[in-house]
Amino acid sequence: MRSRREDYSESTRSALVDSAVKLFTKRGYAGTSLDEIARRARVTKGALYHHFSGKQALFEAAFDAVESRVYGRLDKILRGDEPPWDRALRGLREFISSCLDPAYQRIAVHEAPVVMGWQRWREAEDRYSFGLIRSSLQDLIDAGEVDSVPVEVTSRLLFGALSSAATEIASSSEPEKVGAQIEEVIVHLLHQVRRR
Amino acid sequence: MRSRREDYSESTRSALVDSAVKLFTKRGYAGTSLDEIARRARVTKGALYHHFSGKQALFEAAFDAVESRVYGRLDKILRGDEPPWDRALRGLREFISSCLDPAYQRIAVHEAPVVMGWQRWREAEDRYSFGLIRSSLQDLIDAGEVDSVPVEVTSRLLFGALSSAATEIASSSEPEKVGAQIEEVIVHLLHQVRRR
DNA sequence: CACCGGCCATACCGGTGGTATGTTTGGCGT
DNA sequence: ACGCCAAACATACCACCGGTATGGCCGGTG
Repeated sequence: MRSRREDYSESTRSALVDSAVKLFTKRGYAGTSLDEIARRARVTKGALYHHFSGKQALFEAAFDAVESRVYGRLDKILRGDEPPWDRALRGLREFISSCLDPAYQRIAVHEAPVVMGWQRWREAEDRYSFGLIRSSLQDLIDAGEVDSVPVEVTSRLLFGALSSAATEIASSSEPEKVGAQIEEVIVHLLHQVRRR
Repeated sequence: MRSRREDYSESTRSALVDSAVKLFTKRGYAGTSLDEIARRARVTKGALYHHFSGKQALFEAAFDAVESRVYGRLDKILRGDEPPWDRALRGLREFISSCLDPAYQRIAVHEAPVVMGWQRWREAEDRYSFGLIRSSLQDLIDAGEVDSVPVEVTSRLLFGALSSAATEIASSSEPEKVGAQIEEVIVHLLHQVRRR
């Protein structure tokens, strides 16, 4: 049976992560102080440093939280029973849509490489969105839907393009229009490389 | 006639920018202190704050310095008298090669959007590398070399893809190989969209 | 019921960005 | 040649923040 203590501990921990996600999203990593994160979680820095080894560790926890949400949605789509090509297209739309989330955009796309260091960020992304993009591309190749291309670098190109495109959408004055344009360009490109 | 005083002032200013570029490249924005930047330029923080309004302003000066170098090389190629298609290809190679510069990569590609804010970074990039990519694409369309696509978003996709690809190259254990692969994928894609 | 250890609060330190103020120095009018 | 003024720095200091050390509280356990 789960102890009362564990409930409390877990509760304050998740409160800290929630608070961190919100503040990091609004003011960025450098712009938010640990005191304020702790204050909004109604604890003090002491509690924070009991659960996390420091500011970076707390950021990574926030990163994981944000990435997990996106991963869950993407994984559900990509594991469906539709044909690979349709799954990929739906996954593409879902990823673009996920990138519109301010938290995902600022924390996972923009600040994570700087805060965590590019190496560590890359390793983490392998387990999340990027890993899904790569395996999807691999599936398409295995299914004979697209030409055989270097999977690793092509995935990087796709990931970079989509991330920056998503930022473009989110900060546009007419997100729907720009989003549709981007989807059009990508789909157009995909059809070009699709085997006929 | 240029006064002696102006020489001194400009000299210390450029010394500060040089020092900033090197340190920001090596340890990142948050990891370098103004005292150390000033120390390496053999001045004190007083001089620094006389020439720049603060840390951000100094970073933007470093950003401009790094971007200008790349812009100069790219502009030279893209204004050549070869056919538009060849110029674009050479420009592509030069851009990838420029991205291998650690200073350009860390300062202009990775940290600038975070430090300057995405909005301001985007406006700045319009005057540098991204502006060139967009106008090159426009030229290709005007020359009838490629299909008419939404220039703005397609340029963003290209820019994002190339930037992240360049990072991939630079941190690879065999940069030449990965670089060749990326060039291959891009050129392959470009040929797909090229009008026949 | 006592006591142990995880959970958290409080107090404090070092370093950093920023500011306020003092000091030097080169140009320039007279 | 002299003196003054403003630009170009240097110095001293403050506020804030990340991190650490220490102490207290309280639920679990024997």
